[in-house]
Amino acid sequence: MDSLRYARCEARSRIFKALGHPTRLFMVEELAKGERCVCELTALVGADTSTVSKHLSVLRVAGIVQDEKRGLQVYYRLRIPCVLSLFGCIETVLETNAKDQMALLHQA
Amino acid sequence: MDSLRYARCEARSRIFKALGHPTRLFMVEELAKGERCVCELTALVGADTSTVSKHLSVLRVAGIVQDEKRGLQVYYRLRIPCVLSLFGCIETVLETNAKDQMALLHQA
DNA sequence: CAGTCGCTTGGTAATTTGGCCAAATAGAAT
DNA sequence: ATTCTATTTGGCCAAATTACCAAGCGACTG
Repeated sequence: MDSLRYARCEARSRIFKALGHPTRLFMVEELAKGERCVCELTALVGADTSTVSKHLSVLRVAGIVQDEKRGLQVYYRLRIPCVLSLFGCIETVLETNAKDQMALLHQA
Repeated sequence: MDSLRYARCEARSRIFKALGHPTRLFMVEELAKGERCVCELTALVGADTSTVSKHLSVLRVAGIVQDEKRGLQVYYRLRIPCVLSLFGCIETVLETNAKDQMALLHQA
């Protein structure tokens, strides 16, 4: 793998990596419904504010969300709506996995 | 976040996590062209065989690829072709990131 | 049936991640 | 100005990830 190709893969994989945590994926789903401030997300997630803030930072650095400070709150929203379209395929993978599990059971 | 919701997010995030490594993403791209044995992928990646084998194992456990032993070789292939469709959105994110970078530069 | 080949697994060390607490910051309100 | 309030950052520690080497395993080959 030459270095250009590697760089490309690394850039892409960073996006996937950012989505590769349950809490972050949850927040992306919530943000799909509309913008939320950190305190709202903190309440929804049920973790320390600092933890939520760091997860949001990961999503922001990846370019998945953007933030805007208004008054005391910082509001986050999806920067690229198409992120949601990713979930369709993911669901297909999960369904196929489940079917295979079923098949294995019936086979036994 | 209730435990059912969390379980769902965790299941989905595992798929993203599996794609969240440059080498694994590279292999998925290669497998999109057709099945490859571990030795071919090892040559393409340019890492230790054991390293490549472990990455493939991560993809297999996630349900992204499947393997088939034929003779001495083990051939891997994509299990769900739609995985490729994920890349479209990822590219959009990267392009938007790049544009923003440009905008920042011009602004200064 | 001994040797080889392709791959996987176990061991280990270096690095990264994820969580909470505590401290710092920025802005609003009194 | 001082005091809140919402969020971010730094420190710390446990757990997970990644890479290589070495050893193991299963299936052809001579």
